[in-house]
Amino acid sequence: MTPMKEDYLKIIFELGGSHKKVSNKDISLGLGIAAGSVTEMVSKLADEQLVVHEPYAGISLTPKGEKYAAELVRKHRLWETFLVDKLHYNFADVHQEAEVLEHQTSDRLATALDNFLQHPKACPHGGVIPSASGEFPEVSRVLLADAKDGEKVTLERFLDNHELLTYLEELQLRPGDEVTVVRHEPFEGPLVIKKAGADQPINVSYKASHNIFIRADK
Amino acid sequence: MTPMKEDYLKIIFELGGSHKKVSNKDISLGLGIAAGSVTEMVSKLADEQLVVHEPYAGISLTPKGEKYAAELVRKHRLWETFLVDKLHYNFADVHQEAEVLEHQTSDRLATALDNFLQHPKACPHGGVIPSASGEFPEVSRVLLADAKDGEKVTLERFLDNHELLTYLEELQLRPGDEVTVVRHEPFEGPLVIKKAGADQPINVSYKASHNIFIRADK
DNA sequence: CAAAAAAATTAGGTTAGCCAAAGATCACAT
DNA sequence: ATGTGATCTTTGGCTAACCTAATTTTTTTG
Ligand SMILES: [Mn+2]
Ligand SMILES: [Mn+2]
Ligand SMILES: [Mn+2]
Ligand SMILES: [Mn+2]
Repeated sequence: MTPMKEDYLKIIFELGGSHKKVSNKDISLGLGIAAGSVTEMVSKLADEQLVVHEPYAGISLTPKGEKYAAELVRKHRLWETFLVDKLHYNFADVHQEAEVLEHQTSDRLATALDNFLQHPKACPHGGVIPSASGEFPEVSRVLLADAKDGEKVTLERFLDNHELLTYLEELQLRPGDEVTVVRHEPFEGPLVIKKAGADQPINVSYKASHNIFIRADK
Repeated sequence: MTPMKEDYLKIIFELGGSHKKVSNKDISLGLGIAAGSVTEMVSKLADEQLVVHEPYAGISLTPKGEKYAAELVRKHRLWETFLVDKLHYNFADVHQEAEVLEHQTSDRLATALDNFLQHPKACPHGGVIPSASGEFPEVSRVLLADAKDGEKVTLERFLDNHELLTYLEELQLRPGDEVTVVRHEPFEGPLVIKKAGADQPINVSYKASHNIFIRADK
């Protein structure tokens, strides 16, 4: 298994390949690789029983491919956690480093890292860390953008994009923060929220509010 | 710069390419790559001004190549130190992991690791860790095998070979240990030494004694 | 010093991935 | 139901590394 094949599996996983068909185009866009190259690689992954490919219909992970992808996500997120917790990286900068380290991480190393970090549940952006055996719980797919005015919610996960994370770091927002939605300004204006305990409201851009997943507080 | 090119530079460095010419054969043996392939890669490295190659005469590093190689050795040894000190690997097992991690280590990551480890001077096998700018001090080239009977010496560095290191771990020998040479048994028999403070002598195989470098105690 | 052995280089061929462009298929709006 | 644009696959070609085998150069040895 090569690093590139691993990245294909991982993006298929991230695009929902465990429960639905993923398009060639989305993979092509996600990896920045020409569509023709994607078709070629996908057919190799299909030969290895890691994905199922119905030409012109879409691509999904086999159980084997899903397990492999989840283990990669685990390694990726363990590294991100290490970099933030131990090496004091800021959380916008860890993705790039983890993106390459993940491919050079033996199962033994992953286990040792997990112990060292005391079994973290989630990465710095709130992404759940799959178990060593490749299991992962369901995650929220509710967007902050879709919360109602007045609702009190917990920020669960930020999409792993450098610009977004830099922006959120400036706004001093973190996964786990409890916030109250004040109002949605019209015409794709910002979402105004208030952090629990704070007096100043925070403007979250329309676009950012569509890249943050939340959990409704009980 | 690809991982393979990096490994070429590193082995040339380790074979003495900073101060002498290295043979095609030694590189071929060291990397387990066919001699013809070595010639081909060396000529690419020469194009990039990283090595000087005189056909049929040998290969040596340019200042630029030496700096690059030293930075790789630094990254390699920082990882080895991390694995032993923080993740509790035994010192025979770290080389393999470091061999791949070294190629995915940004300068920023190396600096962060170095801080986290509190600026270690040497790796777990006693190899000096070059500075961030690629400087490295002279190292001992005196073999334990060449110490005189009765001499008191410090074990400085073990060659990084899994079998050797496993063997030395069993003998409970570590870089930094002070030992007295008792006698050289004839016909390639073991070297008998005694650790400072211990009563039992230790037999070190003839072969092992040729893979350990020492510093004479003052 | 010449023949044999060893080492290095050159030549020809393979594989993994990538791309651009051409051709096939699909989806949807008239 | 058909035409058009979007998407997907196929084709042909490229580069980086690797290999084996043949050839050339250097070194060693009788
Ligand atoms: Mn990430
Ligand atoms: Mn990756
Ligand atoms: Mn090593
Ligand atoms: Mn390496």
